[in-house]
Amino acid sequence: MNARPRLSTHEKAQENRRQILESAERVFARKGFDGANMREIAAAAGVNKFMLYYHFDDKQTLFDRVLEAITRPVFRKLTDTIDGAASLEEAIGDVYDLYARLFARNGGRMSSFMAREIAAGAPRASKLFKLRLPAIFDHWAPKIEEDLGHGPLPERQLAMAVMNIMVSIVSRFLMQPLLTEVMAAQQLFPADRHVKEQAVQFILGGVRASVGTTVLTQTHN
Amino acid sequence: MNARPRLSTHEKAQENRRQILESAERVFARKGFDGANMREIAAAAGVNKFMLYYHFDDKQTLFDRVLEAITRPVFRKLTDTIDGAASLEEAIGDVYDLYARLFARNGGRMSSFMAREIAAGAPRASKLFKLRLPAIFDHWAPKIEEDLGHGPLPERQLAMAVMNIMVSIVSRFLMQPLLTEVMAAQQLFPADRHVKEQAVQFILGGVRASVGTTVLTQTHN
DNA sequence: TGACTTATTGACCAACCGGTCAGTAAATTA
DNA sequence: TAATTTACTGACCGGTTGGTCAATAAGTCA
Repeated sequence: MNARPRLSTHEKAQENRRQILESAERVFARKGFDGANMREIAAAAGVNKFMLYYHFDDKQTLFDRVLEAITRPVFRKLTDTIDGAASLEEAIGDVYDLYARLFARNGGRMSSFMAREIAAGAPRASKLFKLRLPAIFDHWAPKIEEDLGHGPLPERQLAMAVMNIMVSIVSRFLMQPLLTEVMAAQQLFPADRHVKEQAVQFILGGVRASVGTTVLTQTHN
Repeated sequence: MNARPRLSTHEKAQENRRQILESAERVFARKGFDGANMREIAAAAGVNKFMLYYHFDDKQTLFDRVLEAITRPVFRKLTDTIDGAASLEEAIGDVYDLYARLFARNGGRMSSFMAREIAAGAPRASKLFKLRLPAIFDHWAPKIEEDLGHGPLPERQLAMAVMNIMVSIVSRFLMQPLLTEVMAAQQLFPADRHVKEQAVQFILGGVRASVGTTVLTQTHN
């Protein structure tokens, strides 16, 4: 009666907190920051509206915590995924799968969530990204240099290659709402194995072509 | 005095209508659909708020008309741009420039506008895109087949290639808010000539690699 | 000139929004 | 048991929102 009692209520409170974050993620994903409504989030979480303000300062803070909870595990897994791959091709494929799982959350509405972040000028996400970017570069660099076999590459070349890889992967899922609507006739879904394989080959071929040529043709400047 | 008089007032009304559309574009680009506010749009256009409802049914309709006014000229120019290019490489570069100009509108805030559209599940944009997509395919197809020199390609192969090209170009500008924030240290701006050239080579190399390999390895299925 | 249509205004409304507050029940502590 | 802290509730508030309306000024037409 002295280890438990303090936790029982505190645990229930933490459970409520988690449930608020969960329902907030759903509502923000569906309606965006401005479109989302604190009453709806509270109702979906099954708690009183004031509980949102009890656990989080305000709407903005709640949004920030949701974004953090979503992106943190992805960042953590990203570098491990790159390192664990045997080649650049495998790394691209594995990171593709990582983002496929991320964007499958909330019935595929994660795209909306991320797109809205970007639409807002990414004031919140950019802080998180900037923090992790150097690490991401360092983990891609050896895979790229190994694949091209040209030895060490200039930093700017590597930066462009990494940007190309990451943007190519993320943008496919980001634009999925538009693509599935528009390309429904062609049945090109990122989850399709052939679509994935083709995307990986596209990115790999793009890196090889762009880094190769720019290294050669851009000796001046 | 019999051709003019009826128009003078009508012309002024149309001028007001145009001004409303213009200021609506700015406000929607900056704040999104939910974040935008009819009073602010009216004030920026220098007219009474009711004028927005006089010329357009409601907020949603006004938004639709703005989106239409932005995207229509781009679609019109897109096919001409592709046709006018001497090669696939040139076509990619020219379309890149076309979208660079589009996204430069409103002080670079068009990215936000488009990102928000996608975030909303692209219910409005997808109608416009679907309508024009067949034409876009038809214009890219000969450029791609000519570049690869393998003769006619299966429709699915072409569809994937076109999707890769368009997504690669658009996503660069779409994600610009995030990229400029995150990659500020690397100074990679789409307007930069070298960044453009590298992007073109990336896309061109990607198309060549992905269409080539999938044609060869995917004889079964 | 006088009836009629078009373009425009300022005032107004009900609904909704984010956020706050006094009060309370239960658990913890002394 | 009495005091205190924690978790929580329902009612409430000022401000803002999209949207409407009666009134009107100006131009058009008979």
